[in-house]
Amino acid sequence: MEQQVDGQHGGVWDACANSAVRRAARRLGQLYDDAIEGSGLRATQFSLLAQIRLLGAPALQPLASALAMDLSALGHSLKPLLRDGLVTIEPDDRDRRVRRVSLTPAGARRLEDVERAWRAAQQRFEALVGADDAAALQRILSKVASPEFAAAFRAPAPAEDAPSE
Amino acid sequence: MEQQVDGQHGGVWDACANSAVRRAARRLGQLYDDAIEGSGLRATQFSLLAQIRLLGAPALQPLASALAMDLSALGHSLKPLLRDGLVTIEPDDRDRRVRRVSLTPAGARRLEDVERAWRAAQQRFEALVGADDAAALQRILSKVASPEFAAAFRAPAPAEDAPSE
DNA sequence: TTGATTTGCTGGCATATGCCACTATCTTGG
DNA sequence: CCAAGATAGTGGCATATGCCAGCAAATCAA
Repeated sequence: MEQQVDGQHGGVWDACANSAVRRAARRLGQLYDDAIEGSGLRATQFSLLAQIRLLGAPALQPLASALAMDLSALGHSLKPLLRDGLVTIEPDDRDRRVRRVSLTPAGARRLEDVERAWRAAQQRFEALVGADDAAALQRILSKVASPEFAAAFRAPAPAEDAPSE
Repeated sequence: MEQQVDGQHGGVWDACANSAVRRAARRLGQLYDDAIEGSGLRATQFSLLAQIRLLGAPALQPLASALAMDLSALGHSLKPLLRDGLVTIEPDDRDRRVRRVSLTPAGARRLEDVERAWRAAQQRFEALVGADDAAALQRILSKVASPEFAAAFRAPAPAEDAPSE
């Protein structure tokens, strides 16, 4: 029954990768936010802290790249975390343009705490979508989010003979 | 080489479905926005207009549900489109609480124009990720974004015998 | 060395999203 | 019909993101 999704305009809704990914992102945001509710962190902030921990004390630019995020967007997103004392930003000694982000002890602690709730949510996710689909999703999204994908997407249709020059 | 992603904290980055989907969403947002650049629409607005056209003249709540979006978020997102005269909101005759959104002639025209650029981007996307993966992605994301998935995710671990009661 | 260019960030403005409180309507049980 | 509860939206506040215009530091060219 579902709303005649096939008149003559169904193509956009059921084919647009961007729409589909964003829709899923909104849904997962709700679910994961609920899962770690009360921890004082949003799911997005959790991801951000985890990435910072993973990279050590990254400069903003590399961190933004790792997250496929705009530099200034990253800067904005860090503000609540700075305000709450979960991360610090300090200038690099060698290059004074560079500012490095790192977890404070409180940030590291918070991250570990929330990680338990996250793990439960993640297991719930995998159980529901199935191990195979979960793995496939990771693989495909990882490909899509990669810088190589972006470069290829933007490339002006590489000629099959001499793309150089 | 890629940044030792396997120390002892790699689990979050390479397993979190929410992080992965959001990262991909940011990337695709950039790519699709670029693809329809100059049309006067963002990719998100394009999706929104397409969904409105698909549903006819939906009330806000059903439209929000179809997009897995919060009702108030939808309201906010509609404002720029209202301001630019691409959609109108009018009260329902039967139920005066209900307000229905519909495309204006300008909105319908704009949508059709942008659709060409969108189609090119979508084809580019499918060519790059491959038809199989593109289909798998749609299928999995569609499952994840469904209301059933959310309900199951939130369900308090359904007992295998008598979930009723 | 010094001006031109590049690189790394910050800030301002705008959209994208979500939660909560509140208002306006329906709906329903008395 | 009226009060209680459910439903549909709006507005305020906060985070999430992105673009663009600076600003500062490093690098390069002459």
